[in-house]
Amino acid sequence: MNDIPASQDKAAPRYDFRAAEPRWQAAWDERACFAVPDVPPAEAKKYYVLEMFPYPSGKIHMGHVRNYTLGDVVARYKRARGHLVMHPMGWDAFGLPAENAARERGTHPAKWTYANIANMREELKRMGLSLEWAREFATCDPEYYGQQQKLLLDFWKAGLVERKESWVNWDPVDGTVLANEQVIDGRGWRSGALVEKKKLSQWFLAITKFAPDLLEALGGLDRWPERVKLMQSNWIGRSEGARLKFALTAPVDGMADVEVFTTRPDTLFGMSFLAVAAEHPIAAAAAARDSKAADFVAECRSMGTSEAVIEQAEKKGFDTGFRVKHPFTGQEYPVWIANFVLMEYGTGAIFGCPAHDQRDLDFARKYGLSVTPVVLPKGADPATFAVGNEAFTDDGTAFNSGFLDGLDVAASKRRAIAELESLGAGQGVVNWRLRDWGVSRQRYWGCPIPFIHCDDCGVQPVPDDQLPVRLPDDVDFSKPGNPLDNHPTWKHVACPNCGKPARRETDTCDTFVDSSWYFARFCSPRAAVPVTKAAVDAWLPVDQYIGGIEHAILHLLYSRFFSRAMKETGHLSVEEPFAGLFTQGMVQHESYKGADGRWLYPEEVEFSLAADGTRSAVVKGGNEPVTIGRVEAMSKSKRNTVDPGAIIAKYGADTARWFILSDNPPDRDMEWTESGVAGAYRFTQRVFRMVENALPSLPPAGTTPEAEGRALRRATHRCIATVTEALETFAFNVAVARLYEFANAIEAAKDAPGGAKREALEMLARLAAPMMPHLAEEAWSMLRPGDGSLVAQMAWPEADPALLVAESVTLAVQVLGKLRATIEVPVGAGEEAIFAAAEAEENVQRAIAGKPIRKRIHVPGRVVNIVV
RNA sequence: GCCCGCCUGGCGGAAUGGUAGACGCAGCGGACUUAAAAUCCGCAAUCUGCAAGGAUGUGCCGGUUCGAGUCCGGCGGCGGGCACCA
Repeated sequence: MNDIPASQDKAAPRYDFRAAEPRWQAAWDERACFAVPDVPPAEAKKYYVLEMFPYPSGKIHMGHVRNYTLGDVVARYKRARGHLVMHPMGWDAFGLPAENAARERGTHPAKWTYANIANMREELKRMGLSLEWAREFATCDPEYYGQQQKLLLDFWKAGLVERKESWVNWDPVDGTVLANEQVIDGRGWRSGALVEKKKLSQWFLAITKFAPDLLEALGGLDRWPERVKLMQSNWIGRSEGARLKFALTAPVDGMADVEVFTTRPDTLFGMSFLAVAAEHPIAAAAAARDSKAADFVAECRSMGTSEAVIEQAEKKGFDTGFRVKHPFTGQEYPVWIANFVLMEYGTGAIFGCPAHDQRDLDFARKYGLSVTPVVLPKGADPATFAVGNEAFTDDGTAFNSGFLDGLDVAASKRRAIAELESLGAGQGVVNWRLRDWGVSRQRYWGCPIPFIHCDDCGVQPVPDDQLPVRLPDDVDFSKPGNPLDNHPTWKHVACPNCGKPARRETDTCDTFVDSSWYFARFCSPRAAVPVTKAAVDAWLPVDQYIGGIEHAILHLLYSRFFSRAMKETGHLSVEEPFAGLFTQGMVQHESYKGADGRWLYPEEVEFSLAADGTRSAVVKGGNEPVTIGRVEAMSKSKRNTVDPGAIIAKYGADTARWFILSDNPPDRDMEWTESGVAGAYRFTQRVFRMVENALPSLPPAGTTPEAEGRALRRATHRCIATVTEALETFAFNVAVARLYEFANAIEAAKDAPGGAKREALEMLARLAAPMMPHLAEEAWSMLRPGDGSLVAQMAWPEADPALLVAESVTLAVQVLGKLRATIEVPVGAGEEAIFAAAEAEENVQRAIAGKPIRKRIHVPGRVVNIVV
């Protein structure tokens, strides 16, 4: 199937989506179907549906189509269920790509961004989403980021904003801070220079103050996916352990000891070394004394700041020559610098027990350090137990461990901590993996952080009446470094406290800050304060939030922090921003490569099918062979993208929506296929034709369905029940399948009386409406001409329970768990009668083969199992 | 490397521990047509058998159960995240 024939076969009715879709979109607009007040009436059942807002890259992609279709189904369904539904849309508009565009094409980030927004808004409007566009904003609007600055100042007053030093990726050639994605194999993406770690003084939000609450409150999020909660829980990373000090045998630069954190104080007797991070003061001291140590520290520094890179790097170390004393035995151990010890976690120093930690073991084997097992697996012989290349990390019994011998791991930990405490060498502590949130970015296209640096008065907040701190329009991207810092005048400002010349903060916010409270701003998007209390109290929390699984940790955790911080500063009453969360899978497509290995767009490729079923492909209009590659996430670099704009223009929004919902469960990755879209298109035409063809034979609207139409009516009401259940559980692909079945059933019921048929067709339109809203309106308007009602404003249909009860059921009959027959029995048949019927089956007799029956199992409505 | 998922026909998938493969896509056969498209009817997990039927089958290995796609343990493959991409 290639193109949709526009005008063939005049005799067959054809649904003209090109005319119908804009017409129904206009009808919804005119009646303001999707508008809600900032403060809903007290009796209203509010429901806030939100999809993660898009980054305005220029065009919508299939991931957006999927995300917003899913949200729209929920919004339309909940509206029909009588809720007052808020469903807004906006733009996550700050970020790196706008600056890249400015550098590459000389377009100003604002101009580029707003042009992209204008284009994407039109594309989204063509999807027929039930959005309330009056609430739209972009995070780069000064009205938005100005309110964000107010929030930051409130957070600052509440002690939630701090300045600390932290490490960044530094490109020494470009003189810029690099994002992790801009570091490729340890080098800057533009300059190719080896990246260094550099320490900068930066702004932080004190998310760690909420760590215990962020963890505990996960338990109350009963409409969040378990895996997301688990990932957040692991990220926050509460662990119980001990902090303890190892005394240096001789002081180093005034340091008398090295403090480590461990979750395994029970393995202290198995220690073989102590290791510190390359950023640790001990490492600095070693580097100052020994050029080889300095080289090693420099090597670690060139690894960048990404944890993934650090942990995957080959484990390397350097023996500083310093030595520490064991707190229990007084024995001495070497102090190493190790590239796998993270300065940000614990104290930046560990003690190594190779027998019971895999990384320590790898390290010890590499450098020939001792490996002493101190936890004995159950049933192992202490005389012969040895650790090979696999550390033993399970529970067991302490041995080789002095006063800990004989204890299990948990008891041994407690005993070791007690001993450390009584010696004054350490104490039991709770440690968190979660770090404070560094929000400083040395970039132009972000929300300016509203502080002023004065040499006399220190850091001063920008006074409220000087907000928003606007980005300057005239910026120069040709010089290296932060354009705000380079700007000739922008940063020069009088100190608000003493009036002397001072400097504006030139760091801007991490864009995650922008997206951490937009859900609240939507409730009163034009307010002259960050949020109006009445609006957020009425609408929050978001009842259903929908977005990609890639945001499972950072964005969602930051938003949860923000709502807590906004509560503490009096802006919100809720702690949790999102009561319900649904995470969708990615949209994927086959990828294609030409003979020379270049990536090809799907529309450049022509396919053919061989007799044996193998597909092959050539470049369109020629015979250059094409390699059909893997199905993988759509990406520009692999050119395996499909432009939703083109699909909607060709097939219509309903087709695109229907296909994207039908293909697979929404939380799984889906594959976009052209043939699947064509199938969805055929179904839209089929529904239209069914209604069109039936119209002459239908009785007037409101006719009571006839008793003799019972079979079709049962199908109708079963469809209402099953589609409703599927929509409630996000099983949209199942809802689609039920509607296909129902359409098949209607067509099969050719002889059904008119009233039953009318009911069936009306329900088909109404049940499909959340998924293909335009066609539903079109069909409804044909079935109810002159009625003037919109499906978008109608209540959801209710199934008649009397039509749902079955009269008989089919039971599977198994012998020894293997299916041998099926029997049809009346509902409520007695168990003895059922067994008799089952055993009467010829096939069942053959399987029993005269053996004595040991047991009969009957699961009503399901199965009979005969055990012989 | 660490954390978290996923894996069912040619393909996407369905299936409260109870008839595996609903529904769709692709395919095949037929009707209609001068022909094609569109549409309609039918077939279809694999192997075996004329058929009735039988055997096998939900990534792999093992376990629990009358019964496992589903629960448990181990392994493999693929994907998401790892704090400056959004």
